[in-house]
Amino acid sequence: MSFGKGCHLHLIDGSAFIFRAFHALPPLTRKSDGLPIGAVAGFCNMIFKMVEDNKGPDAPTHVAVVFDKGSHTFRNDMYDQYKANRDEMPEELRPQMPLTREATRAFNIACVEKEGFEADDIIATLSVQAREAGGRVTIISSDKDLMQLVGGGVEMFDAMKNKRIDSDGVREKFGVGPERVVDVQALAGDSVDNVPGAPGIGIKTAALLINEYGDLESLLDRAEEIKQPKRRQTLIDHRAQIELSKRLVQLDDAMLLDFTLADLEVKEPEAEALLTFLNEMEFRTLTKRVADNLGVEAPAIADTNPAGANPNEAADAPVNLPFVPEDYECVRDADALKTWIAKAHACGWVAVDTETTSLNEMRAELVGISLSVEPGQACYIPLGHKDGVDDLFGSAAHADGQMPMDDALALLKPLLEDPAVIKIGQNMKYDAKIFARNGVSVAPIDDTMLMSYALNAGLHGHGMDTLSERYLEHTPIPIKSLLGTGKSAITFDRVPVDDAVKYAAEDADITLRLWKLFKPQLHQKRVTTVYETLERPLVPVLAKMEMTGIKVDRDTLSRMSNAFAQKMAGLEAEIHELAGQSFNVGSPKQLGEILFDKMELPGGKKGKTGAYATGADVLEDLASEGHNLPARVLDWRQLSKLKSTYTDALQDHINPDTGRVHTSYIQSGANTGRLASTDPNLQNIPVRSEEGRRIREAFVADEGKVILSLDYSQIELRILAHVAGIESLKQAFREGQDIHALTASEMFDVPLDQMTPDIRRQAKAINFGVIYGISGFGLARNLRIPRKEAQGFIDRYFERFPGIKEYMDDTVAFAKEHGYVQTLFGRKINTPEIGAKGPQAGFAKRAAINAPIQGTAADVIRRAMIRMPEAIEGLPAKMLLQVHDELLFEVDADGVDKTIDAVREIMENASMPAVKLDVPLTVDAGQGANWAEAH
DNA sequence: CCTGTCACG
DNA sequence: GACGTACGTGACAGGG
Repeated sequence: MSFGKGCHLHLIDGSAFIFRAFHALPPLTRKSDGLPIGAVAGFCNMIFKMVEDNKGPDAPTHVAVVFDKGSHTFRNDMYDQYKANRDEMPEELRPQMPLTREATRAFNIACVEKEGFEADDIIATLSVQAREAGGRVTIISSDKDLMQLVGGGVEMFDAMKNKRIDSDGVREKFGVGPERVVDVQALAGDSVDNVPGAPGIGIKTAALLINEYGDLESLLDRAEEIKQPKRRQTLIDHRAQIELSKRLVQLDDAMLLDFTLADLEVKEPEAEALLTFLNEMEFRTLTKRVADNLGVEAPAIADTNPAGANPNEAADAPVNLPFVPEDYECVRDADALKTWIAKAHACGWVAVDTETTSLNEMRAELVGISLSVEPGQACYIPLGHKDGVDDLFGSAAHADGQMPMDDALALLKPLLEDPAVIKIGQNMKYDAKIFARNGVSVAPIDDTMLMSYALNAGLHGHGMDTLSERYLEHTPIPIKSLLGTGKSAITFDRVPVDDAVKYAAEDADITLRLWKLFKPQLHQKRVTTVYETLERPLVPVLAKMEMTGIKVDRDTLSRMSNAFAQKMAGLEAEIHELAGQSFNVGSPKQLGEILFDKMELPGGKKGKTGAYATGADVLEDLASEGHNLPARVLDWRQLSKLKSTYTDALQDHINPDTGRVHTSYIQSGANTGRLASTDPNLQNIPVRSEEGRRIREAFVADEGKVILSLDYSQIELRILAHVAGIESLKQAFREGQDIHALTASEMFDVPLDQMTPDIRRQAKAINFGVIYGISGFGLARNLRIPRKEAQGFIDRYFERFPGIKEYMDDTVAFAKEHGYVQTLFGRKINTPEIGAKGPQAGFAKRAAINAPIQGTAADVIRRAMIRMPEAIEGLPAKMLLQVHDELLFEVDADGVDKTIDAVREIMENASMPAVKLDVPLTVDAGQGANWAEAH
């Protein structure tokens, strides 16, 4: 049937359907193979509903589902920033895209897309064709970009709100008729699509202007006439940008299409084709409903994996199944291994755990691998176990009954790298690094430790033992029972294979059970996005940084150690002299007795253990009263710290194979979302004292390279200004002012040009105090001023910045109501102590105030790090370290400038597009032969 | 193994 | 009115 008068065309915005279905539904997977299928399921349900709902007298005669195709369109040629702030398509959604096309065809509905065009353009073209042919059109979408098409028989239908949108509806939304919608959009811009528009002008103002001047062109030509000076200047200054915006929002309604409206005629679905498709997708309910509707028998769902369990069906998650170590299998040959690999392929997931000779990931040797695909069933593949007693050289014979490691890895590699099979681990970064060192790059992954962290940060730890006891009510076999402790501890390769099977397979079993438990909880607790955008993608980034390591010059450290030792010996002699006796300067107990019992100095206070307090603050007070001994002890302590923790200890961390130091980041260590660094901790290398800072000279660039450091300037204060909505602070950051000086000026009524360093210093302390949940006591101690005075400062601060007080009170109230606080990116930090009575209450409050600020800053740099590999791809640069607000790189000397540009771009825009901050984030860069020069 | 101390953001 | 307080970490040494 050709299309003409009396015909009614339905155009369905397919891409919008898909995204809505994807985000509205939990991450369903196909039971037989684990293929993610949630968006397809939602899409099919929506299509089916559309078909059912439109069978009345107003039924469409023609229908098409229209999709976007390709990420690059003609609009990107006009403006390279178009839609540039869109996030990557989620990993789980990608494989579902072609299936939605198949689904459309299965419903016997025309499926329309064209490379280089957006669905909106096709919808525009078809709408115009239909209107010219004298027919009616209903566009099923709520996308405001399509509102320009309404009128002359074209209407929209918002399937979410079940609401038709006609010209009046458009006028309601845009304040102008459909024919002027593009003019309003051109002025207002669109942050979702990154259309710039005119800065400072939103829909309201835009409509006002267009209504006054008739259309955009007249408005721009007569811009001089606008009364408001700011508005006038904006329009004059940004004319080109506004005109570009109009071209971006204007839909192409004259595309060349290789089909006609007649081809879109409504057809009855063919029962067999449709049911076959739905059956293949394993949509039980929908298959049945469609079959009923078509009046045919529903085909039986082919269950290719009757034993497999869908993690999304709670009843199928047998977390309470008993643990039976005897059921675990020891895999000793290729055939047995192939059976397990086939099982993993069949269900689409596999829990993996590695056993090694050491906890040092860069030195650990692989000893065995365990796998599990189903609760209660797991295997262990021994590969590097030794047998018998050591010979003279401390080595023993390779144990029998193990398949060659290379053979096992060759068989496992395709599975571990298969994009269709999710590899599940508890702290997968560890296993991924072990595999990487054996030539296998494990992907895609899930990590139960990180799931627990996203779900329950602040409630408990996230180690396997904790999680198993808490959620599975099962205490895993302690590793100590196999390895022993202390000097007599053995390495895992010396554990008898039979014992290893029970221990190692159990770990994989536990991991799988936890995964089945946590996966649906991520959605229920609304932390899927946190897990998928801030946790999971960071794993390979950290793994790579850790494996790269940073070059540390042993001679520099060694020379410093010697110098420190000499100075310490001198100080020690002096201290003993002053004390009139010899004692252990490093013992707080002995020192306390010398100071307060023997010398009878004032201020001796005993703590809960009965020992005198001898902290730096105590010693400083004594020193300021002219006592020499405590002053010398302070000097000695500083050197002792530098020597033992840094110049001595760091040397032991230099990897003999790489000559570099490889820290390990703990992703779930800090409740706020910050990383922690261990073995060694490279996030607390000295910088505040001149003597300490020199330790950074030992962190060097390789020959021909440069160390590059980029750090966020005042990121936490900027975030505070944003979340508390303090206009004066936001303005100051926008204008690049000295924020501490400004605070001081506001508080103490001192003009900026008369600011003294001391007043500024006090304001700075207050600014930091605010971030920490300020208290009079804390500020007093920090500034060494009377407590009353400190409280006076705070009162005045809150007077001048009432928004800050409001933010703090609101945050505490939120924590009390919900039991958690949140970062701007949705990370939840639980605050179980917030309702406590007594001294903990104060702690909990301040922690609750601090967590969203510290946590948001942590999220920002995480986002930057996740985007970094792509941003510096092709540049001769490697990311080495993260220190909370700083990233360290090692770059070829001739690539420095380009790297700074690329990294700064990513860091400064890291919050986008998820969060648009009201303040700019700025990044300072430094470079040099070593970390001291670069910082 | 716990406590005190001190290094960082 | 007294009490005890800045937020988040990790490493080391001493001492039981």
